Amino acid sequence: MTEPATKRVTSADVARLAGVSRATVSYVLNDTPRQTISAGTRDRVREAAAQLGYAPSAAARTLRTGRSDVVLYLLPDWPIGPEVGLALEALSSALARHGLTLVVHPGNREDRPMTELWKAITPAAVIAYAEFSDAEIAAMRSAGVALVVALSRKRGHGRELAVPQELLGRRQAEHLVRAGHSRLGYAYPDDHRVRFFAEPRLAGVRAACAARRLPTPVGLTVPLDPAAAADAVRRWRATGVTAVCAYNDEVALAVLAGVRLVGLSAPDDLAVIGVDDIPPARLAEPALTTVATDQSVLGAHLAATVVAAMSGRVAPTLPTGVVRVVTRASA
Amino acid sequence: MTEPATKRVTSADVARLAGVSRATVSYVLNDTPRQTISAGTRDRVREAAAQLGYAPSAAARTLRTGRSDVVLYLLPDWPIGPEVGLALEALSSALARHGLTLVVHPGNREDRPMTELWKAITPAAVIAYAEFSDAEIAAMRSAGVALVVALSRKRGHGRELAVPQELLGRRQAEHLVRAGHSRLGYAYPDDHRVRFFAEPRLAGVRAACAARRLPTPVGLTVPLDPAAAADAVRRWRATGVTAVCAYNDEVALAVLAGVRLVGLSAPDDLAVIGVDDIPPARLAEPALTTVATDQSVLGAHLAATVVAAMSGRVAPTLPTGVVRVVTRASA
DNA sequence: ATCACACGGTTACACGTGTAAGTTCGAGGG
DNA sequence: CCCTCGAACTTACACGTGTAACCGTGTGAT
Repeated sequence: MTEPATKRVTSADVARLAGVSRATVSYVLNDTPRQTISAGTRDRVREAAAQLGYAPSAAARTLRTGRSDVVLYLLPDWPIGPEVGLALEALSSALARHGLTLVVHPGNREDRPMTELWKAITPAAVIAYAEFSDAEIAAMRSAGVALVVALSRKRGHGRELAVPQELLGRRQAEHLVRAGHSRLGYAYPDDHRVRFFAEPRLAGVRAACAARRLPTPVGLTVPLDPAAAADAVRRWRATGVTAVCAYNDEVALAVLAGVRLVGLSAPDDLAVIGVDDIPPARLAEPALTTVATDQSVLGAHLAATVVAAMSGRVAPTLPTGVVRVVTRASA
Repeated sequence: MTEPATKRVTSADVARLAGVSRATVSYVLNDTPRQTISAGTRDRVREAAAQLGYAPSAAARTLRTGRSDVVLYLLPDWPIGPEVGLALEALSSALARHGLTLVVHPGNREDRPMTELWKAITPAAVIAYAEFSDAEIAAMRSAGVALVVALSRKRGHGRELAVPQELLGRRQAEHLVRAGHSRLGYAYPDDHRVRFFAEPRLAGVRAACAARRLPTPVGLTVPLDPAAAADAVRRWRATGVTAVCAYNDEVALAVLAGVRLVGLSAPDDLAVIGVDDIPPARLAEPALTTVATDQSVLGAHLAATVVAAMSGRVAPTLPTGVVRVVTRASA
C-alpha cells in the first residue's frame, strides 16, 4: 500500500549527472548575476535538469531565503461571483510570468486564525479585500511578508489597487444622466458584509449627481427577492425616481423583478443599471445594462503592482478604459 | 525602507524561554505519542509558545517531513459560479478542522506546467476537476502526493468524490415527469470545456427517461444568447418537446429568454429546470425551478474523504439528501 | 619574472524542524 | 548492593536549498 515513493529529484542528482558541484547547479538554474558560468556547463546542467525532470523544493527554498514565491490572496467570506474567478485567473497568469505562484484561501477568519496561515506560508505578498489592523500589518511585515495589499477603500495604509469603486458608481450615474434622467435611486445590497464595496460605489453616484447639481440619489436596501424589491420600486416611484443604479447585477436583477411584479416595465417606468456584467445580465427581461470591468487587464495590473512593489520599483498606474458601460435594454 | 524585520520566532526561542531543549518543545507541541513529558513541562512550554506567539515554519516542517499539510485544489479553466465559492469555503473549514490548509490554484495549464506547482508544494492531496493522465498520476504518487482525487466521472484512476453528476440530471427529469411531461429536451452548454460535467448530467436525464420508457430526450446546444436560444426553443416545439432540462441555471435562463423571445411563456408552453440555484434564478421571469446542491455538506464530505484516504481508512459514503429540487414557477 | 585579476568553479554553512538514539535519575526487584 | 527499567529529557542528524567565501588557472600589464 505505502509505495516505496521513489525519492525526490534534488539538485544533487542534477549536479552528479552534469558532473559539477551542487552550487554550480544552483547558480545556473537561478541565473545568479554575481557568478559567471561557461556556456558549456550551463547547457550540461540545464540538460541534466530537464532529463531528470528536476523541480526545486519550494520548502527548502523558502526555508533558505526566508521568503516564499507565493502570493496569498484571501477571499472574502461573502459569496463571490464569476467575475472574481476571471480576475483570479488573470492574476495567476500574470504572476506566474514573474515566477510567482498565486494561492487563494477562502476567508474563514473564524476557523483558523489567519495569522497561522501566513506565519506558516511566509508569502511574498498578501492581497485581501478587507483591511488589516495596524498591528496585523506590523506583524506581517516583521514576519517577512514583503507587501500587504488591501483592496478596500481607505487610503494610507496600503495602496489603492483595485478599480476605484467610486468610478463604477460614477459611470453608472453618468450613463443614466446622459439618457435624460435627473432623479436617481440607488439599490443597496442586503448583505452588510459588502459595505466596503457598496459605500464607495454609492459615493461615486452621489458625486456624479452633485457635479451636475442634481438631487442626491435616494438609496434603498433591496434584498434578492422580487416582493421586497417591488416595495422598493414603489417607494422610488413615489419619490419621483426614474432610474436606479444597483450595487451589482444581482441587485439590479432583483429591481427588474420588482418592476415586473408591480406591473411596470423597464426602462420606460424605471431604468436600471448594474455592475459586473454577469452572464445572466444579458438574459434578463429586459436585458440588463451594466458597467463591466475588464478582469484580465485588471489582474495583469494587480500583478504588475505586486511585482513592482516587491522589487522596490514604483507601481504602474492603472490603465484607462478598464471599466466600460455595456448598453442593453434596461437603461 | 527595508525594515530590520524582527527575526522569526523559532522553536529555539520557545525552548530558551521555557528552559528546556528544542526537542522537548517539538514533542509537546506535536503531542508526539512515543514521548512522555511531565505535565509541568508541558504547561511551561505551551505558555512560552503562546507568550511569544510562536507558529512553526511550514517550510521547515515540510522540508523535514517531506510532506506539507496543504491540500491543493485546482480550479478548472472555465468560468466558475458562486456555488464553487461556497463549496470552497465549506471545504476549507472542514479541512482546517483536521489541521489541513486548503490552497486553491486557478487552472491555467498553459502558463506554468502543473507539475512545477505540486513538485514545489508537495501537497498532501490534490483535488482537481479534470482528469490527470496516468503518467501524471504516477509522477505525483512517486513524488509523495498521498492522494489524487478526480472529480470527473471516469472511475478507477481517482475517486468519484463529488456529487454524481448523473444524479443531477436524474432529479431534473424526475421532477419534469412527475409534473406530467413525457417528451423532454436537454439544453447543452455552448462551452466545450464543461463537457466533463455536461455529459454525465445528460446521461442521467437519459437514464431517467429510459427507466420510464419515455422517448430519449432531444439535446440541443444553447448559447447564452436570447436569439440563439429562441432558435433552440422553436426546434424543441417542432419536435413536440414540452419541457427541458438545462445544463445549469445560466443555460436555463437563456432558454427562458428564448421562450419569451418567440412569444411563448413558461411553464405552459415549455417548462424549464436548471441546476445550481444561483441567486439570479429566483429573480428570473418566470422564477426558475432548479436542482440545488448543499455545498456545505458537500464540502464537509469532501474533506472527510480526503482525510480518510490520507490516513488509509475507507472513504465515507456521501450523505443522502445533498441535492434537492427547488420548485419555483418555471417547471 | 611578478603581480593583479577576472574567470569558472568548489567547499562549507545556515535556514527551522522532526525524530532516532542516547543520557540521567530514581524506583523497585532479586 | 547491583541490575533493570521506565520516565523525562537532551544531543545529534537529516531534509534541500542559496550564497558567501575560498581556490586554482590562465592572461595581460608592469
